[in-house]
Amino acid sequence: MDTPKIRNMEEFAALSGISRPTVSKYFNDPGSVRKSTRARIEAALELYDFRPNIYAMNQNRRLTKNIGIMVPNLADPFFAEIARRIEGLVIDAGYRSILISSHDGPRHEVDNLDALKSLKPAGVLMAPVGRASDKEAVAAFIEDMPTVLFDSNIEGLGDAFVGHDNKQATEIMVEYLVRTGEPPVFFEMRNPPNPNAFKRQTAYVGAMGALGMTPEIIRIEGKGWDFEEIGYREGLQIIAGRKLPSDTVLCSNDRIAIGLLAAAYEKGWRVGRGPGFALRIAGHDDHPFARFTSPSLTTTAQNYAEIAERAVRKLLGLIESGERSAERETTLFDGRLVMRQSA
Amino acid sequence: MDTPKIRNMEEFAALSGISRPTVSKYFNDPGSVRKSTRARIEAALELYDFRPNIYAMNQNRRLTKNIGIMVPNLADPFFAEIARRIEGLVIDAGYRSILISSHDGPRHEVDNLDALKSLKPAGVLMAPVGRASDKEAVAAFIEDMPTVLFDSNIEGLGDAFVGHDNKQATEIMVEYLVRTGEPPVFFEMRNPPNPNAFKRQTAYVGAMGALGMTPEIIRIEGKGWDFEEIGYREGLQIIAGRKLPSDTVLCSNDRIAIGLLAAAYEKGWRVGRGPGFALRIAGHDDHPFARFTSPSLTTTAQNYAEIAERAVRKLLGLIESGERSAERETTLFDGRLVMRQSA
DNA sequence: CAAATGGGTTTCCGCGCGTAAAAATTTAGT
DNA sequence: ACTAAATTTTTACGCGCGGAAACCCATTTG
Repeated sequence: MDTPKIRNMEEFAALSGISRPTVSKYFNDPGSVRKSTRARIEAALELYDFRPNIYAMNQNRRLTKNIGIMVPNLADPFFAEIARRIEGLVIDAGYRSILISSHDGPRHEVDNLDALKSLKPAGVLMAPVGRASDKEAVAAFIEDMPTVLFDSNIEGLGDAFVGHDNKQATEIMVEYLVRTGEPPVFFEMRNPPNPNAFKRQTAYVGAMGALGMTPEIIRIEGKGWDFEEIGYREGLQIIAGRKLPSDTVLCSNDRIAIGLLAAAYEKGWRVGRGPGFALRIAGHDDHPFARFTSPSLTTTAQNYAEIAERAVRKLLGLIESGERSAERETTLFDGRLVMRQSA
Repeated sequence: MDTPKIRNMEEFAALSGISRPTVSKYFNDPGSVRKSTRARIEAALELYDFRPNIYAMNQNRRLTKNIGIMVPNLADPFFAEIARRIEGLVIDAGYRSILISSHDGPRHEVDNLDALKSLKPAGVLMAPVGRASDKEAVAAFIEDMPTVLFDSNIEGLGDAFVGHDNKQATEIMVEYLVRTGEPPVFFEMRNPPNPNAFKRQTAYVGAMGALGMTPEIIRIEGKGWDFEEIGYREGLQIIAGRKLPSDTVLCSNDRIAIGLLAAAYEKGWRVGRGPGFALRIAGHDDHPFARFTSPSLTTTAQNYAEIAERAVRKLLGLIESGERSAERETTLFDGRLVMRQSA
């Protein structure tokens, strides 16, 4: 095509024979211009294929069509997956998404918030890094910005929280494990970076109590977010030391479970339920790869779809109504028991 | 803090007692202003914590400090990992990064390119979606933008390509497998979306020939990017049908291998080398989770670190010299044999 | 002590677009 | 066909900043 390169809306407007402000209106809402002019603009669009510079647009808009999505770490497939879903919903709703990862660090989290601010997003969907989050900084940012938290709750922050019912999800798993074999021990980091881990642990203790069993927690060492590595390393030790008070291990999350699975395999412990198996291992989350471990991982699934949809809907509701909700709303979705081969 | 909220550089400059242009200079390069004024600005910075609006900055800069990073799919841990490394290097070099995922679709790829254009990045690091890429659109975009491709090469596109030596890497694996057991069959999708798969296949055929063996390729069905699922599903069939001409399977990549591993486990085939094992499975890439499969996956590792570093260095070189290299440079890094338990 | 700096300040323009207000035009309604 | 309503055009300004030009000033230099 030897069509001239369009540099800005001015040029495009000239070429399409429509005034720039009208073209601007068109791009903000094609329905807001008369059908005939819309047709003319769209005809010109075919010829010259121009798109307004989004960052110049956002500079003046009262309300941009940008939505920030922030997750602790995109290298964690769990977050990659939920971010992918959220991004899809956001785009379908006619917004653009900006996806950023905090690389598991509160410093990045604050930096990201700053970068987001320049983008003037209409709202933000954020999964906080967790306990390490700089709550003050996050709060200051969120103050004048519709924000929905997901995955990891920071009490009082944001207009709403949408997440997974760690308590219920843990309970159904404990109930299942108790019903079908030895009562589980809970396998968890001593200092988990994510607050969900605490909820799961508490739920485990409660559920065991309710069933008349004594809870037992194996607290493993390890810092940071390399959960597979930590689960593996500590798993090797536990297995070698035969420190397991039960043949059933409930891991705080699937990534730790994947590490433990690897350790068990390496030590020749057969993992699975029924006779002939030395160990049952269960996880939590239904990590995208939990289906493909050997054996496949029994776990309680988070309701990715609902969480993503509710979070997005809530945020869009806030944005489009223009109101910040008076009360902070918390929504939890039930987990679902996914019985596979490992427990 | 009851410090007044700063709305723009003008206000900040006034409060710090320095003229706005000088403040602007400071933010572009703190070293470009006198030490005493730098100190004054930084003192004010402590008090009022102002940061220039990046998107307003980029609007006028000849050369922004933005670098776009584009990968086919962030939900693939391989890309998440390499993107993470690249992002780190870019930030360390004093640039900002914008990370976007093409969600495995050429349409998104083009959209992303458009979004990037508005950001006026100083350069782009891009792993194309692969065979499906809209080469024309990509080429048109890249024309006036320093661009380094990685992972997946599109001949003639961009100023440079930095990648993995699929040929060498496949050869060392074939050599290893032939030396230590039955010659491998190659396990690959019939229509792989990624061009690297072809290179690996060709290299496999060549390597087998060089060793005096007959290559055998199992072409599996399956579309899209759910490699684990495809490897698993087709693996089940192959195993059930006992269609394997060898006890050694070289998979085109680790994700397919992970699927096959799961299938083999489910069918009760012990995977590993030596007596008592029914199957050897090897992968390619050294996917972040290859260490934690059961058994752990023998594979040839891509040199993530070098690839990331060279790609970033090359791009920064282009940017900072201001020249587009006359010749397109292609750099391949050797793969490394990672012997684990699966083969 | 005059000339040559390096760095600062003022002033002004531009980036690509949103948006508001008034004027001009088109369309709908009867 | 005539008026009211709906759109579009004109005009003009602003967003938050980069960058260039002219000018000013306190230090170095010889």
